Amino acid sequence: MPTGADAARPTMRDVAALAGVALKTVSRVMNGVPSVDPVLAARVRAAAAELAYRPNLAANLRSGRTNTVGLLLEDIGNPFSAATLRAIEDELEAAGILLLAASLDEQPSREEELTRRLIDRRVDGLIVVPASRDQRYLVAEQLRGTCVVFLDRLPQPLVADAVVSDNRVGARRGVEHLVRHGRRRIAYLGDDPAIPTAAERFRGYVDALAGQGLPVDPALVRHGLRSVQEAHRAAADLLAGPDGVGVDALFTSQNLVTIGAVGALHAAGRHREVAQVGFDDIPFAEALEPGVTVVAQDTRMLGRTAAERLLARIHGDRSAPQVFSVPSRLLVRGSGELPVSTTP
Amino acid sequence: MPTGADAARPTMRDVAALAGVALKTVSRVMNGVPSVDPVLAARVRAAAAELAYRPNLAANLRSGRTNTVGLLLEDIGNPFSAATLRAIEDELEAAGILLLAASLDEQPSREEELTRRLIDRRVDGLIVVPASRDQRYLVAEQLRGTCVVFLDRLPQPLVADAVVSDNRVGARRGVEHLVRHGRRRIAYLGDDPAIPTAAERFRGYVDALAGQGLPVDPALVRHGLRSVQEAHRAAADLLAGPDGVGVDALFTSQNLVTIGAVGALHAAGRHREVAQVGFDDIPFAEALEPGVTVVAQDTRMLGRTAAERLLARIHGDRSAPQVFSVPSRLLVRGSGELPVSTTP
DNA sequence: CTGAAAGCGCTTACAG
DNA sequence: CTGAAAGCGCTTACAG
Repeated sequence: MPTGADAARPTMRDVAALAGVALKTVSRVMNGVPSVDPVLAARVRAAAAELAYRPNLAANLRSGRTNTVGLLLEDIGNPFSAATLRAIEDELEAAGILLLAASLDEQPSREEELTRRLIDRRVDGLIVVPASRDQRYLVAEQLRGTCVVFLDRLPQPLVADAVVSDNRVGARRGVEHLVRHGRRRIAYLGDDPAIPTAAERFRGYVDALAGQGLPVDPALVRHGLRSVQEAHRAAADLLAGPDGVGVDALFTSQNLVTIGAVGALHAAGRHREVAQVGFDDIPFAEALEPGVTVVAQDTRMLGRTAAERLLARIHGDRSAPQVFSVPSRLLVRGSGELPVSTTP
Repeated sequence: MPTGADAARPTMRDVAALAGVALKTVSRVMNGVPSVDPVLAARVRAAAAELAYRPNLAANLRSGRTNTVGLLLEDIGNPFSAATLRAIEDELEAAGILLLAASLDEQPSREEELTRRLIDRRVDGLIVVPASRDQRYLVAEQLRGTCVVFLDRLPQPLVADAVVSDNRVGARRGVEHLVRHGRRRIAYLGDDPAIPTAAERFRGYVDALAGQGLPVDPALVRHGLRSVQEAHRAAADLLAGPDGVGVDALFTSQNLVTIGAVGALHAAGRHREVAQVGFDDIPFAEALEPGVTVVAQDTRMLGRTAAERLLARIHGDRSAPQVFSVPSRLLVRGSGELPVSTTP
């Protein structure tokens, strides 16, 4: 006799036997095929209820579809990733698709590894925020019909759909906003420029300064900030710099960097004097004093667009791949519009 | 000729044919069975490489396992859910398990619906932050061996493993902290008390006041706050109350409520006068002025414990279900320790 | 309208 | 060490 508490899970075959019909009839009833004799259908339903039968969705090897989409994000625990995940979830919900999600933590090897694992599970498609700079490993899979949409960053030599924010234009707008409010010594604090979005935002910073006839002072540029702590230290360092450096504003090009810099400004007591505009919205930006002005990415739109695109591909759209640019928005909250002090 | 770009996905059968061996031999090689003749194994590997063969992990109907765990959270976009998801992901990573995650948005019907969908996909187990107050629909599934661990809230009439924070004790500690710093008119702002964790935290608030011989004034209690906006309004309302009410501190029992109340305190300019302690940590709590003192849930530990428990169950642990209480921690940052003004 | 057969891509169980 | 058979739980394709 069985030792476990496991009652066997009934199959269609068991339901068929109990109802006294063929397995195929059970299949028809479960799938709502209308042409089944109502009497038989009722018997099948009764039998299914009695056995508490549940179909095994994983057993449908022939359809080729799993109603699952794989989602590879930077870090599910980070607010930007979480918001994006949520937007994608909502969009795929209606299609009855569930999300298999994982974090890459900016590790290129994890990207390929997890992509393979997801494909081996035969997800219907993938949405990937790439961590590596080369997605060629996907070419063969694309030819086999695996649908992939890239999010937040462009795939590198690969041709595929991608949904990205207008990083360069948005960054430019943020920096121009600072200039318009009288700032001239605007520092740039950002992530590793090897990350394409970081590079684009830096270009936007340079564009803005160039457009206003302002020099790009290397002493005011800090790349490679990978955490709140590093950003805090870099900002503190800039603020403590020799008088000649005279930073009067910070442009922080990513959410963690913005958070670190806000902390440094407050710690130094200069948050009402040195202006700041960040790229990426941050939680709580409005509750701070001053509120943190940011160029916000439209995470809902990014997620929705990527999900829509992927669904279209899954449903057979074979049109040429496109890049979709989602506009960012400047959210004015105070830190970018501080009055310029007129001390000698 | 085929119209699509879809190159057929090769199967073990194709590899076997190309290598001139039986399908079973390919299976052995792919699974690393050591007893295969090295010459044959090499031939199989060459054939697999030539065809770019990838095993179909979804095809293993006989194992009964899918190496997938279902995760039902309140809202994946909310920082608490996201942090928990991340902790669970990290813990299951090593076991080669991927997460199928979805948000319930506190809708009881979604809980049962999504639970069924996940079970129909034969996930190896489920981690659920329940939205409903009755999990009896799971009894039959438990008997069939579906492993379920509840997180953050206890399952209701059901007996199952659960991992929860020490809500009542933690809330009590937070309120006692306010009393110890001279506060006497401490308001409670919280979520719907129908949510068990909210109810527990309210009990902790009552415990603390009772333990200090302080009355619970209904005029200072606001239940049912479901968003940042509602919390902001409720806090603003309390702060604007008649002088007799004289709130001197806020205990906010959930992250969104804390965020809303912080906003209201700042908006009213009373953030240096009215003390606050929140339950749940919030992003950026340290960057605010004053820093927000909170009773923080240990999301990493909550997630890890739930994942460990589930893995043990999946691996056959049949011991009696337990409730695991994860200690919360008081993080002192300023808002709870404001000096009491000595104005007449 | 109903059902027996073959098949999805693998594995388990069993011969050679 | 290797392989032909049967099976996992369903569906597709085809007869009746």
